Amino acid sequence: MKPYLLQTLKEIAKLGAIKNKIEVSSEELAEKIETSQQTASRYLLELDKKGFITRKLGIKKQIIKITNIGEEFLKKEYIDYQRIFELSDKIFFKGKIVSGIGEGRYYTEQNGYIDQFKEKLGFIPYPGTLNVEIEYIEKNKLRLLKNHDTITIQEFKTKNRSFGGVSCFKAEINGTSGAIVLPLRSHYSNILEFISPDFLRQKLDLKDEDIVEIVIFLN
Amino acid sequence: MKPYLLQTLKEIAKLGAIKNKIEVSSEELAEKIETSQQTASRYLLELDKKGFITRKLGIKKQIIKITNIGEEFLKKEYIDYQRIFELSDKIFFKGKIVSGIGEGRYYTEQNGYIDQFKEKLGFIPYPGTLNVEIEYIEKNKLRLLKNHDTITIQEFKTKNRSFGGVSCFKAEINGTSGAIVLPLRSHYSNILEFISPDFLRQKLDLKDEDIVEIVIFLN
DNA sequence: ATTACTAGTAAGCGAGTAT
DNA sequence: TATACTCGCTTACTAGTAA
Repeated sequence: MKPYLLQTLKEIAKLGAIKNKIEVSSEELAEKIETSQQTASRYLLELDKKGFITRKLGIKKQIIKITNIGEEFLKKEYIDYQRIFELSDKIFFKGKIVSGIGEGRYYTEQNGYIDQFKEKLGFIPYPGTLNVEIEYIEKNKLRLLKNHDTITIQEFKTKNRSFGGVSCFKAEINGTSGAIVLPLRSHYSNILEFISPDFLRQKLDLKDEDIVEIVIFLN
Repeated sequence: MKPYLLQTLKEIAKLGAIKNKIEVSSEELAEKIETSQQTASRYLLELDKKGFITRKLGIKKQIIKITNIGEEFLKKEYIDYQRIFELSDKIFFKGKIVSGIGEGRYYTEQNGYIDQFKEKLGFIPYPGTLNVEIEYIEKNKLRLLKNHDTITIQEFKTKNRSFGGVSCFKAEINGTSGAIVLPLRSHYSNILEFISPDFLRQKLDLKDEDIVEIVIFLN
């Protein structure tokens, strides 16, 4: 949706046009959005054509109501703002399922990790990690993790080699609980590794390239 | 603020740029807002020039943070959405103080009204009503009153004449409590009549033409 | 790599005005 | 009264490209 249409739709909503029909003239609306009568008229035509509002032209003014489609758009916008200002204990990501190189499985089968996962996260992960590729730009959100306490999995050694520490956050993927694991000593990558007691590819019917939503819980 | 700048600022905020500095390239941002790299670059320059963000150009990408001014703009926007979706038990008006023709005083001095005001609103109004002119278009919000229970002041008769019923809603003007009175049998006008135990023009230092905010409480 | 300038094109705007 | 069309003007857009 074009930004100016969204702003216009919001102004109409502020007048109560979600719950009630309202009566406006293009001139009055023009004043509200600080533009000309002609432009306001054009906006109303566009909003109507796109199905965001319904209109009935009277002799004077027009009777307008926001449609369900229009309301949905505004709600999405509202959720964006809620996430910006309120839900600062949650971070939302959209990402794409990708295949790792099987490393995840190797690590999640180490008893040194398993014992700590059980103790600190409360579950034994299904072997392997579900890798979710996020957009490069979204990595910025991971900075928010820095300000919060992490669940830290300590490094340990086996007779063959040593395993580094890992930092975890409780998380959900498409509504299913688990955790995100981040290597302690490395930069954030644009792959999020998700662990869970369940075999998620099966449980959630996920294939490579599928789009998923991840919520990371802080605290 | 131009709608497209606001939308851009919101996208930047969604990446966490209110709390943290974030690292973005104009190309990445362009993808987010579905435009070209050049346009994203221009938007960033505009946002910077207007003081909504600070930027530091690296060799790669740019480090961006939203300023207090930028945050305030987004918060205002957020409040708009809250009022649309959440605060459906409050209606907000901006209006302008105007002088009536002294009618308000005559009515508010009738014992038939006074007794009921005291009983149903809990106060005896200072003689007279404070008249607030709202924009014509804002009258639409008054429709929302229809869906809610009103405090009804019954009609009554004196030996000389009869006085019509009035519908009231608890309200605040610039934070001071009182009530809005609406004649029962008439169309909504674009003048809101506010009553209060206090002499509001003095208490709030109001003169004609002053802009005030009124909140009407439903329920 | 990335930013942002230039310049040509497209989209948006609003005065005038028909309806 | 209104709405909304035309049309000349302005703003916004992006391909190309310099820095």
